[in-house]
Amino acid sequence: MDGANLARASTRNCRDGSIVNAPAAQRNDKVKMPLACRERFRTELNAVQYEAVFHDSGPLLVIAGAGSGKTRTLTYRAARLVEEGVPPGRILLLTFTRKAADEMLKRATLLLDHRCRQIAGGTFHSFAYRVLRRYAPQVGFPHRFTIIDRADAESLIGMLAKARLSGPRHGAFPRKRTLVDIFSKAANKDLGLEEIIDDEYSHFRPYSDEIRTLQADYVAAKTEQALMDYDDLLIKLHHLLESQSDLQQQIAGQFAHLMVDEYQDTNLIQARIVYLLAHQHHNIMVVGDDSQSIYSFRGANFRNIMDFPELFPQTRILTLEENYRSVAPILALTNQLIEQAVEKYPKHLFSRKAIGNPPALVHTGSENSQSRFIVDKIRELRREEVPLEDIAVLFRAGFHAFDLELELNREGIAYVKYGGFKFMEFAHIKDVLAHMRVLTNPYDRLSWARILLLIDKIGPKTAERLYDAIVSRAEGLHGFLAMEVPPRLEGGLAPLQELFREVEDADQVPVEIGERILTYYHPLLVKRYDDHPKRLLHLEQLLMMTEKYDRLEPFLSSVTLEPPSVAIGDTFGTGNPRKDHLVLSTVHSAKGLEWHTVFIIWAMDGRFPSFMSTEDPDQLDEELRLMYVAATRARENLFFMCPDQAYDRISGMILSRPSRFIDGLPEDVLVRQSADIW
DNA sequence: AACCAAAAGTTTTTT
DNA sequence: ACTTTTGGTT
Repeated sequence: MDGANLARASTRNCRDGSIVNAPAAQRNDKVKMPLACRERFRTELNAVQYEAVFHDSGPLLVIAGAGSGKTRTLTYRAARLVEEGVPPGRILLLTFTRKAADEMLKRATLLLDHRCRQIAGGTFHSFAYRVLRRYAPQVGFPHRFTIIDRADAESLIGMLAKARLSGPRHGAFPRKRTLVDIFSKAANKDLGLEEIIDDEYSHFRPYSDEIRTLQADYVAAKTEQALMDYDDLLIKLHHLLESQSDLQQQIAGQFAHLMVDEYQDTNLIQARIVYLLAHQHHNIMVVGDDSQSIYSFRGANFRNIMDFPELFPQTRILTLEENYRSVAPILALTNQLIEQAVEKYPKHLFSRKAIGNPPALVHTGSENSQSRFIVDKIRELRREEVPLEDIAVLFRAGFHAFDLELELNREGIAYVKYGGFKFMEFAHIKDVLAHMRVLTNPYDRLSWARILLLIDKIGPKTAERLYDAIVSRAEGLHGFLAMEVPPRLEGGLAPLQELFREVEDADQVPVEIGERILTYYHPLLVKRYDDHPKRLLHLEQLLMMTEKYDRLEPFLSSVTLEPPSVAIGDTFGTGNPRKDHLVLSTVHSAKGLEWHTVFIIWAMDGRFPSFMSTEDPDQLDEELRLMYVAATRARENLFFMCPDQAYDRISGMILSRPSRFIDGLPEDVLVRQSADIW
């Protein structure tokens, strides 16, 4: 019986018990969990999981190997705390993705009852947003600030760079994309620009003055326009907690228990936030696996998990080593895989599922024969009644799957792709969102620029003048509506003024506003993009997403904080996903999930590990952990796919060796196959 | 100053 | 292959 079934079975058990039927109000005083339910938990958890779930108070660190029931442990513990009388609203569960939080609360609810829905859960970023929306003025922001995503940050920096660095640019100045990377790293690691540039971008050292100026411009622009990027959410929250001890007491005091999932992927700021929230009561449980730390490019530091006991003295450490997911032959491989890591906590996972197929390394001819092999194998698995959604193809980078996607389309095999391009990054989506944004935050120059540049005869200069006119009146949207329009621009601007006049009334729901914006925007869409019918479908999808909201602002922030991932076909992450589909995913997006059969494509040296990382031992270690995460997703079958050769345009190199991480593994752990269909 | 066409440079991973 | 930058024309 797998984890999900166990959870379901125990739900029934607990529901039938008398505990659950007692009204919640009677149990506000702290009582010990009734023996019967406690015994039931004991049969459903292994010894170490049980220890963690019934750990009373004080700091707890759970090192949870892949597939060892990490989610289960957190879920049971949350349910147990609620059962023993901790008000659910006083439990804070921080996770890495919204999906993970929802899943855990759902499972806890099944395990116990609806009270678990009240547990405060979400990502660090969404938690920060919730706090800051209330206390933004304390950090110099208005209540209604706008959250910007990476693409927004890039265009803002692009605009600033253009204004600041006029004249011919001497070729090697960093692109805005790189500038965002640099600023973000500095923020997440709390280091100065110089250190980041010296460490990772030493070739830009001659420009460090200009870069620093731009960073200051960027910070100033965000403040002026009431914009916060992802990093700001964390930094401002941290600042708030650190500088105002009364607020810290108030916010931290709301939560009696703090639980953090995926602790290995937190960065320095997040670790400090955790400390500030928990250092008074020390009721802090963090769960993670140093071997699965795969976000250092984003400033995550897996040493956080190792330093945790120093931060919280008298931390109890528990290690989960029994793997419930994979058959023993797969575990034999993954154990040997992670053995190659230079730096790690020693642990050895074991499985009781002794019988199973050994993993295979499949050599194929061309890239297309790699795709064909997968299609054939999927047909075979379907004949064995393996559901399509229990099969996944994983890859290092989104574009690695292009050929496979073509082949799947040809063969009529339904699939969903996670990772890679994001719905929210489409230009037409951003266009429509910009119109919504200025309604909640009229100082958002970035969005104004986007809106105005869509209009005929308005270029960068005119847009800037118009924006200055709007802001200088300090009347927000009314400034724009009351503005006198030069005759030359009247044709273009009048319809926009008309639009905003109609939608500024407060009592319209987002979907009505959206429909009105779309009516205005559609002609511009048609003029701009020759594939407008497809894009219009996306926009209608966006309108459907607004239906759940009765105010614009929560819609805008949630769509930025939890962007839906693109699914092929007619479903985007938020809708109800079709059941019968193959899963294609980047390894990063596959974290925490599992499948009956897993294919890892392009397990080729230079692609995986990507050879941008082969120089630096730390980065190489991270690639190895990434391969480890990919391989540990499989329950029954694991295939590494390696085409004969591929040329890499950037380096001009011809790649032909299998990934260095698996090439040296002995035959009894990794079976070599050749699958040239031709 | 806006718009368009040709040329050049770039590529992970995500809240 | 795809965006971003450039140069020239209206």
